[in-house]
Amino acid sequence: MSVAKKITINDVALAAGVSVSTVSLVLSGKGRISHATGERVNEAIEKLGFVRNRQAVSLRGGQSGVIGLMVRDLSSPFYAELTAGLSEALEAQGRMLFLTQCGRDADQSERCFATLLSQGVDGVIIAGAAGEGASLRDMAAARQLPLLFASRASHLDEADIIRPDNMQAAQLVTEHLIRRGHQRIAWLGGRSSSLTRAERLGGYCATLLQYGLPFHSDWVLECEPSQKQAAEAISDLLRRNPTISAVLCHNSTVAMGAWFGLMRGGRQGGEGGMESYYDRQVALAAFAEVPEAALDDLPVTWVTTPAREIGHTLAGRMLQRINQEEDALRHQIIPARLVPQR
Amino acid sequence: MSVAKKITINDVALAAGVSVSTVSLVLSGKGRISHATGERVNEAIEKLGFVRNRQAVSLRGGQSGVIGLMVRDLSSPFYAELTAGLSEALEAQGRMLFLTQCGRDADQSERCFATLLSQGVDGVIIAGAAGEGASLRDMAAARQLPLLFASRASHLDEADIIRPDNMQAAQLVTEHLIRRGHQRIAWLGGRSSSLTRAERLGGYCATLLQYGLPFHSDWVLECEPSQKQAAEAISDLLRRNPTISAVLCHNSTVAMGAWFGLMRGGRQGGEGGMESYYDRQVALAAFAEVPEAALDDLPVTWVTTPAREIGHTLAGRMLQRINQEEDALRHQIIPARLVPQR
DNA sequence: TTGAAAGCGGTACCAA
DNA sequence: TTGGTACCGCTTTCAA
Repeated sequence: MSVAKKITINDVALAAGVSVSTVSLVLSGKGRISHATGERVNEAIEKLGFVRNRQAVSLRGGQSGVIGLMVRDLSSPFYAELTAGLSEALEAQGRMLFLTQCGRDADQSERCFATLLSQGVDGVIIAGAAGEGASLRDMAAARQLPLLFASRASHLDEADIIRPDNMQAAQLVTEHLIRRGHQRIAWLGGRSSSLTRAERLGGYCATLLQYGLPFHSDWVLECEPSQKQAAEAISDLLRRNPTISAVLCHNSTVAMGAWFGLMRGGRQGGEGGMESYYDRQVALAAFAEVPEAALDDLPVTWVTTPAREIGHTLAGRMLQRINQEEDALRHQIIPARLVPQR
Repeated sequence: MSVAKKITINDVALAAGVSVSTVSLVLSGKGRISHATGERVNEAIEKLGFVRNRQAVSLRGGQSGVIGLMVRDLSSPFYAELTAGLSEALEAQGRMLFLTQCGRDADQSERCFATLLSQGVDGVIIAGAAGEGASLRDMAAARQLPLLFASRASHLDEADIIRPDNMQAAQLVTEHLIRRGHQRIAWLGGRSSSLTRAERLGGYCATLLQYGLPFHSDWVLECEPSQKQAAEAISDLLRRNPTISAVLCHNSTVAMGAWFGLMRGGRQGGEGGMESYYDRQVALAAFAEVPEAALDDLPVTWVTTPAREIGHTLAGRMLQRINQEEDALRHQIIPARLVPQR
């Protein structure tokens, strides 16, 4: 053996003493082939270590078994988790994932999309690249290519989109705090340009009003995802507004920073352990990007956006679209789950 | 327009009034074609929105421009970051990534590998699936397919592998602690079955000995990645061994838990802020999966394994292998970086 | 400088 | 129940 000879159906046909058509039929399990022949073909396949060439299949007009994913940034925990879930579910369908990172640049996105097309994907999923959705949606429609959007916030009508229910998440956690007796609830974290944050703020605000509680816009603070900045921000906030009894944090980093801030800013001396400051005065709740079993020592109530579940849902929806089971576009919204502080 | 007509070189040839061969030559920039013809062809390509079918190219014997990645679990920050870096660098090469998650199961791995083969990848990268390396290595060799391993720990000779220098990382951070005057340094975290941990422990231990410091095996504690468990573990440890002045943590979760443990177990009352317990008594250092700018409020010295850089290196090495620039197998070890406590 | 045609590895129609 | 064969879109000699 010198040059790696790739095994084709011709080799299999030869070894099994049948024609290529027969091998093809056995492979796809279509035409009725006699048991004996089937056996022989499968033996030959086994013996030769044949693997079917999907490119040839796809070229001939079949499915490639590949879904293209355009994700803004894989190193973000939310999108990593979503991608993991998607890949998991697709593999269960016998499909695979083609991965591209497309930043936030429109040109870049179009190039990614073209590359995916050239690879013959059966469908495309866009995770997070909100901006240029419309143009990509039209390109996909022109080619009759199933296109799904997965996003952290809603945008772009006329598209098949699956996303977390940010408003419900915020309502859920705000209501939880209220039920625990908190009347003065502040917000910490996120940038004002974030759509996700805007939707969450909507749910938070609406819930306050619903319970007849005050909404103070100066209780809503922006904050970078930095523990240090969060710690400073919460200290400032509580110094200026000592009556605030709960703080809702935009993400886990901010929540941790807030916790540090509470502890340091808390009492020096006084009775009880360090947690008492929290117990008696300020409760923390926070949105979590992923279910963080590891963060089990923080006195925080979490509300998590099920990124992995969104991935699974995307895979299922893509299957429908590919099989043309349901062509109508629709919005699918995945609810959040509450993990009360233990 | 009804059914999406895909544009092929035939259409382009027709529109430009030339033959398909000419179009092909223009596309690949090979044979000498007249400027005028080139212009017309490019115009036609532009006008029709032609995108070249890579499957056909690959079928004909060319490269597919796709690299297969088998990763154990994408939702682990280390592998997510590695994948992000890899994808980034590959895209700069005009290549793409085929993603599979292959758990730790050998069967599953072989199936993933076969799927990648059937898609006509130009090369395969295995990230973390240590176990079945040998059999996959042989299958790749038989097909003359470039195969790279990326791993958190060393294993499997006779393979092209790129990995972090766990021993050096541990030496680096241990030496740092010693230089800061610590003589009694404990270890917290990780499972004893972890190869990464074993290599790090080697570096830690070697450095202690090198400086003539004592190594106590009962100062090395296992711990799950849970803040709560880490907090309890460090409290126990320090209660039994009050002379320990620094603790090296296996990951950031353990580091955070340890910090909570220190604060709670610290003094109740006494002079100074809460940090004084740390300042005067116990220093923390920890391995970080990714550069965590967000964890900037912990008094911890970090040593980070550059996962993204490993991704970049993989892309570069794969390019070499594909171009046959260097066929010799080799180990490439990426050093860690120290981020001293601010 | 350009065109005609064979073939990559399958699939599927039409005969046998 | 099987076999022969024309494609799928592109590359690549070989001729013109």
